[in-house]
Amino acid sequence: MILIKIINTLHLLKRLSKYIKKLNTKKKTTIKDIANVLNISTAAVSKALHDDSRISKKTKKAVKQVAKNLNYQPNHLASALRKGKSNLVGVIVPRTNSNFFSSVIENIEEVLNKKGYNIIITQSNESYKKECSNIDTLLFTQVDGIIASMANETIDLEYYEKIKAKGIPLILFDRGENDLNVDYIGINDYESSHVIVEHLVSQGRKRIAHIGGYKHTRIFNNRIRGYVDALKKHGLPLDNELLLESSLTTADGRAKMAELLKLKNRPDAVYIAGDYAALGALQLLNELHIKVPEDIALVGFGNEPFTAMVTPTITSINQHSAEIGKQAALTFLEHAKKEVINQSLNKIILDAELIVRDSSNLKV
Amino acid sequence: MILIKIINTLHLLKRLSKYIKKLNTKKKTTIKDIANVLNISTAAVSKALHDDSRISKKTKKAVKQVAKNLNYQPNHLASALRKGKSNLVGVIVPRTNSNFFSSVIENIEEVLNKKGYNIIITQSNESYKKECSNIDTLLFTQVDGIIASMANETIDLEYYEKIKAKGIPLILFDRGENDLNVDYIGINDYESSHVIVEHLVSQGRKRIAHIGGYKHTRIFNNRIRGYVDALKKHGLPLDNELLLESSLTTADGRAKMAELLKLKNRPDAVYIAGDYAALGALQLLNELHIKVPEDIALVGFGNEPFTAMVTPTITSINQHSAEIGKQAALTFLEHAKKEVINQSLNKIILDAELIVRDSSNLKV
DNA sequence: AAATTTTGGTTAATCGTTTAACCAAAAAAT
DNA sequence: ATTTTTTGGTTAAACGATTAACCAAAATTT
Repeated sequence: MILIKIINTLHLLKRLSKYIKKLNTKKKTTIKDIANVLNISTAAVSKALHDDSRISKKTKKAVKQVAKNLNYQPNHLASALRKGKSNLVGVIVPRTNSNFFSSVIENIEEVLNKKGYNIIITQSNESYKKECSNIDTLLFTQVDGIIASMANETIDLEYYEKIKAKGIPLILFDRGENDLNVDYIGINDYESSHVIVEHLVSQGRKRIAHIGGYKHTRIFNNRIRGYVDALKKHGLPLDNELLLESSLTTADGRAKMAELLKLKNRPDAVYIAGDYAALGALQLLNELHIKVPEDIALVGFGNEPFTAMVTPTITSINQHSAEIGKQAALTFLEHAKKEVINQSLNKIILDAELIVRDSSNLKV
Repeated sequence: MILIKIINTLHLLKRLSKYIKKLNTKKKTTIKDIANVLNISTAAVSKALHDDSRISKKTKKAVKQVAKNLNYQPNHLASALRKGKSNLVGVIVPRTNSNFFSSVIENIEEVLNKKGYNIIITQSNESYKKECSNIDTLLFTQVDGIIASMANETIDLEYYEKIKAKGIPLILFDRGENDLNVDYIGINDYESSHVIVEHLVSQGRKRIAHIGGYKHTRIFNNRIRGYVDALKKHGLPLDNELLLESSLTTADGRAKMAELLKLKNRPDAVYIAGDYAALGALQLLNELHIKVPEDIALVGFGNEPFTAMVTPTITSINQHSAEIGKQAALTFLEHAKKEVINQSLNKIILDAELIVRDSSNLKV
């Protein structure tokens, strides 16, 4: 009995060594190699590796042992081709070097990796053209789903419709579009504006300006609407001079602030729909020795880390990037579970949080 | 003649419409569908789509037309499986939300996309464990190559050897290891320290401290060596109290600066091997109303955008992220061209550039 | 002891593309 | 008019894993 075991082991060793030699020639190990070593079919190997009930424990153990020895790594392409899914999820963001997006991505990855998915990250750099090419790339790579935040430039939705037409789950976050009728995760922009205006009013401000994003982008439109309605609510008049549309870059924030300073009747507070633009505005104010918040109070949006680094620190809105990432990933997983993909407008709206800092806080 | 053409066209239309119906049922078009419509073999279709010389112009045109009408998109998995390459390149970075890494990535992507490659970005979050799992993931996804910058924690190189063993090109940038014997792209860290020390000496500083990164990481080790040698060169004594090792996070930068301030004989300049740590140090100095640069001059490393945003702005080293990304991508392409992968230590070292800002510049 | 069920596999087709090897018909060369 | 070359394809076998359908032997039931 023991002798047989030893002989068997020796036999196995011999076969193994032959294959290990092959390994060194750099050809990757396949289930066929494992099958050959053990003199069983590739089907048995495949089943053993997936713990199929129709394979004996002994065989499973042997298969796994040999797989380890031969340093076997499953060929993802082959199984993906056969199963019709790639276990890859595409992510499109305007850019990765903003803290908001990189945090969203990190959390998407964390949730999806646990479920065996990998993500492919692409950047649109706020360009519609680049975004289209990203979509093509992702579809070409046979991703199982796409999680995206739209570029500033994007107005035409044709390319996104293409994703839907392919029957691939599409989930939008932050920068979305109602018209696409797909899942969306974001914060309550309309409400955020209210919170900001309320805060400024409580600080005694009477002439509150708003440097907003492009009106055609929903989130920025909501922030503008919120601003307008909040003014009304607090009995403040709406002055069109005080409502500007911007690309929200640092440079444009500076430029739009300069415009506001040219007015005969300057604002005493400025709410800017993006932190980078708020930074530009602050830099100009600092250079001109206009006191913040005493002369003009400043509020940004996004809670980028630098808002806590500059002087004075900038009041901003925390967008709950981690939660947005998680929810986006979970929403995708919901779709992935279902056989039929039934896309519909299903919004998850998170409450935003105002982080009050020096740029708007008069320490009385 | 014309009649025949019309009849042919009608015939084609009929076949097409049948397939367009099939399209709506969401099954993806394959070359088989195109072959059926035109009554030719799939091989001919494949060749036509790749502009093979053995296919007539007429057929090529027809194939391309039908492909367009059926909204054909090649199945990347199938071709990758057959050709034994995925046209995917894996990128591993400590994190994406630093401007340096996101810029490197952007440039890698730009170069590789043009050559038909896509990239998969993964983050290690400075953790060795996460880095290993990232490598597994990428190998599993059958990437054609890996471009990586190592996590702070990484000392053991076993996992990277695994990549080499697989015969997949590995290119390191910024954070590399000589022992791995693979291509490396980075800046001249040793020389950068010299430039910094020289600058501080020219500003009249006599006691220059250095908050460095972990000594086991090559780049940080080089910066330390450069610092030590540059002091010697300028006839300044090396005081061990002034040389600290740090994780270079914002919090640790602050902590290490606090240590330096406790010294009986304080430094009059501090060179910090990372911008985030320099920021932490600056925040502490500002809070304690220690004047920068009058009392203590500060120099960071990396030229992160916020160095130009804070007060005072921080002098730093520009690492040429764009160029590093491009060179890394080009190096990969070199390997991809060759049949046999012959990895060897092949360094591309770029000259770094000192950006002088307020934190070290006494305007006399 | 014969019939049935369970165990532990095997066989062969399949996913969509590529490609080596082959071939018939047309064109060119001798 | 025959041979050679070129043109424009076709056939069939991969790539590696999965899975539906099948089956022999062993175990269990009747």
